[in-house]
This record gives sequence, C-alpha cells and structure tokens, in this order.
Amino acid sequence: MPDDEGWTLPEVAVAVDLAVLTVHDGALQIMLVKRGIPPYEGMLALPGGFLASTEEDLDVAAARELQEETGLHAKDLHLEQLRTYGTPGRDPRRRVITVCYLGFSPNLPEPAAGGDASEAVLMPVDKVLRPRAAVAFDHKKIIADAVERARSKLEYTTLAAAFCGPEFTVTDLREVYEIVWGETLDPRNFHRKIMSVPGFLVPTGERVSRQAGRPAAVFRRGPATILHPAMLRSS
Amino acid sequence: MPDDEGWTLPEVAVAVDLAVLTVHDGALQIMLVKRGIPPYEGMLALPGGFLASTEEDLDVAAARELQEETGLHAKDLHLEQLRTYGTPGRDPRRRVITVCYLGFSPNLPEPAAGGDASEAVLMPVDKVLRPRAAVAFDHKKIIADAVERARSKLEYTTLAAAFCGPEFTVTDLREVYEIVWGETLDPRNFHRKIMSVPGFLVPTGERVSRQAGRPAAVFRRGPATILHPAMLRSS
DNA sequence: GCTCATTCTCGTCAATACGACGAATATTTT
DNA sequence: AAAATATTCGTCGTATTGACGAGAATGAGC
Repeated sequence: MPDDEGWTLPEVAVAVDLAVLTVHDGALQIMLVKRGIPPYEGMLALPGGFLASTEEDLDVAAARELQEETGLHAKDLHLEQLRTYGTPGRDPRRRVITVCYLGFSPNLPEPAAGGDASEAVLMPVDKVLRPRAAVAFDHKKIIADAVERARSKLEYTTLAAAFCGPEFTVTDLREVYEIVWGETLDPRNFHRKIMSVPGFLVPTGERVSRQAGRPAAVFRRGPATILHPAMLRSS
Repeated sequence: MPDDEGWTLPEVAVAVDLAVLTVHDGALQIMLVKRGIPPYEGMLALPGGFLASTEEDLDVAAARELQEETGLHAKDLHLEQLRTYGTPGRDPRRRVITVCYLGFSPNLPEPAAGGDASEAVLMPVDKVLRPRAAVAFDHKKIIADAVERARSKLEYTTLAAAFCGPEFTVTDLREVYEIVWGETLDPRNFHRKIMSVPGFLVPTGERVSRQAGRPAAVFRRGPATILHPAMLRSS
C-alpha cells in the first residue's frame, strides 16, 4: 500500500524522448542526436531529456526537448504519444522511465544544419535498425516501435499528408506511402483511392510539373483524419 | 540540460493504473475500486498505485496492483499499455505521472466478491462516463480513452475473444462486438466474416444449446491476432 | 408426439471496393 | 516534330460486404 507509513516514494526519473520521422532522399529517416555526455557518449540517441521541473507537462517537455536538441518547433509537425518505456536497467545511472512521442515531420529545408542543434542528424531508419548499428539505451527498440506505428497509421488515417509540405501532389503523397511501407503502389489505383476519400485532399486549383510529363494538380490537407475504408498494405 | 550542475531531479511520483474492461450482464463494464484514503476518499477510481520500489518494472507493478486491489491475476486477462497521463495537478498531493494499462477480461464468475479486494466493483462504462458520474482524479478521461481503444481494437484484431471464456460460440463473440460497439450486427454476415478469418476460431467439435434453437458449435481462440481485412464499424 | 417458436448455419444476389491494366492528356526532352 | 514521361480517367474481373431467404436442429407448449 503506497500510503502506509514506513513507505517512501521510489526515486524514479521521468524523461521524454522523441522519435521524429520524415521522408527525405527517398527514404524514411529519423531525427537523432549525437550524445555529448556519458553514458553512451558519442553514440546516436533519440532527442529527449528529463522533465525540467515538477510542474512541466509531458507534452511541454517533449516540445522543449525537440526545440533544444533539434531546433524543430512542435507546431510544425504532428506529435503524439507512442508509449512509455521503463524497464529497470535501461539507463545505467538510475531508474528512468521515458514517455516517448512519435513525430511526423514534413521534409525539412535544412534539417538541423547549424543553429542550436549542431549535433542533430537525420538517418535512414533501415540503417539505424540494422543489427550492427549502435544506438544508445533501448532506443533501437523504440525506433522500431515508432516505425511500425507510423506504417500502421498510414493505413487508417490521413497522417501520410503530415510528411508532405503544405502543398503537395497525389504523387508526392503516393511516394510517402511507398517509402514508408517499402512497397510500390499502382499510381492509377492510388489516385482513385485517395480522391475517393471525402475531405482528405483540397484542390488549390494550381498545377505543377516537376519533371517531364503532364503537370499534377496541387492539393492541401483537408479536414478528414481517418481513412474509411482503410488503405491496407498487401502483407 | 539535465546533466548541468545546479540542476536537481524533479520529484515526480510514478504510478500505474488499470482500465480492466469486461462484458457482463449485457453491458461493457469496468473494474473500479472505492478509494479508502484521501484524496477523493470514498469515490470510485481505477485500480492502481505507485511503484513499489525503484527496481519494479511497469508491467510488474500493474500486475501487482491488479492482484492487490481486485484479486485478478494478470495471466488470466489480456493487458497492454494504453497511454501515460501526467498533467501537473492531476493529483493534488504531488506531481504524479501514471502509466495506464488496458485490460480485456472474460466475464468473471464472482467479480471480486469477498477476498482481498472487498472494495472492487464492476460498473457499466456508460454509467461511469455520464456527465454527472463522480470519478476520482482524471480517471473518467482515462476510461473514455480505454473504451475508445477497445472499440477500435475489435476492428482490426481478434481481441474480442479475450472477453469470452476459453470456450465460446460465434454468437457469444457477436454479442461481445454488439455490446462493445453498441450496435447490432447481422448474425449471418458476422458468422461468415468470422469463419473466413484463418486461425481466429478453432472448433472443439462440441455443440451447446443454451436457449431454444439449434445448438451452436463451440470454439477456442486460434493463433490469429489480426483481422485482415478489418471488420469496420458502420459509422 | 406434434406443432411452433427460436436460433444457428448455409446460400443467394446486388452493391461496393480493389487489383491489374489500357488509354487519353499534357507536359519536358531530344 | 517526335519521343519519352507523368498524370488522370476509364474498364474489367474478382473479392468483400450488406440485405435477406431458407434449411437444420433444438426447446417449449399442448
């Protein structure tokens, strides 16, 4: 019983970590930072850190760490809670439980080049998840969970658009799906499916032609958040 | 920077709470306990409590609190992490963040009657979620999240069977869906859909007739965990 | 024992969604 | 001008779903 006499509150440190994904250079990439201090000094880790005070909300701490360590602003991306990791021993210093957030970021113009976050880097997730890759703490497991959650969310939500800029084409969106899922999709069937979801895409009326070929219509995100029926992966 | 000098670890208490759902008396019900101590003394709350020690894993703490407060054993039900709640002020005593678990329990023979957990009660979720209902802390919000997660999980997993006993009929399973979703389903289409998912149901070869009418075939849970394609709600 | 209501199970039919792919359109490239 | 490329529209066959008819196998009432 927690409130019995003779029982003292276990000293547990609370941290937040962020798994911010983005589609860049034709690959699903994740924002990582090089650790400047022990433990795991010099290794790659998720951006994150301990609560700043007893009064700091979890979402606020996540936004603050994101800004401090990567220079990104929470309002520019979609952030949601992923899950909480708290196995004893996951941090060698002391007991730490970390509330992890999953972020979807549009392709960044200059991802953390210069500025506050000199040690932030973007890495392809398949590189980070390779058996040999060295990642601090249990962050490889967290990244794997984040990627699987992201893949799954694309199936039944409109979150794929969170990987695109404010204006994008159907092909941009299809490439997000193809890169995140690691499979190719038929452009014609994809176009039909996406356009049949009311409120997913709002046409701007403009067109762009980025390579050869017929120019594509330009869209913005619509109000829809769920895909019904879902767009399922082949597996 | 967490590791600067002059910075001290904020004192945050870590708790676990459990939202254990079950289908009972034709309604979706949740396991609650009557609080014996302040704050919110005498009010209904989710079973849960603080970590017992710095070394206790979150899952272990959840299983322990479940046993202590309701008499249920974690091995008898499906438990998974729901999400973590940590808004400052959610507990008037001190800063508390709570890692919440969602549980699916089969209909219990004697739900917490006597035994360790004299104060455990089963309550219909629509009663608990009514605007007037008094629930301790932010637990009403947690319960609402738990119910929505459960409803959603029935769509694309085989977890509905976790609400049934070890042996059950297709109608038992359909009633779980109907009660959790709050909508009626066509028995014939449901039967077809369920039976077409490989590995969902394993026939025992037996039959039961519980009321009038043709006796129903009896099944056990199969190895399948996901429903593909999903069984979507009408909304 | 016979009839009837009840419930489980199988089957049918139309509407819808999806995978595969042909073809028209509107550009850039050569 | 011709070829190549990418976007968009349309068609066809198949799988899945929703609505519902009907047979099978029981209990309840007489």
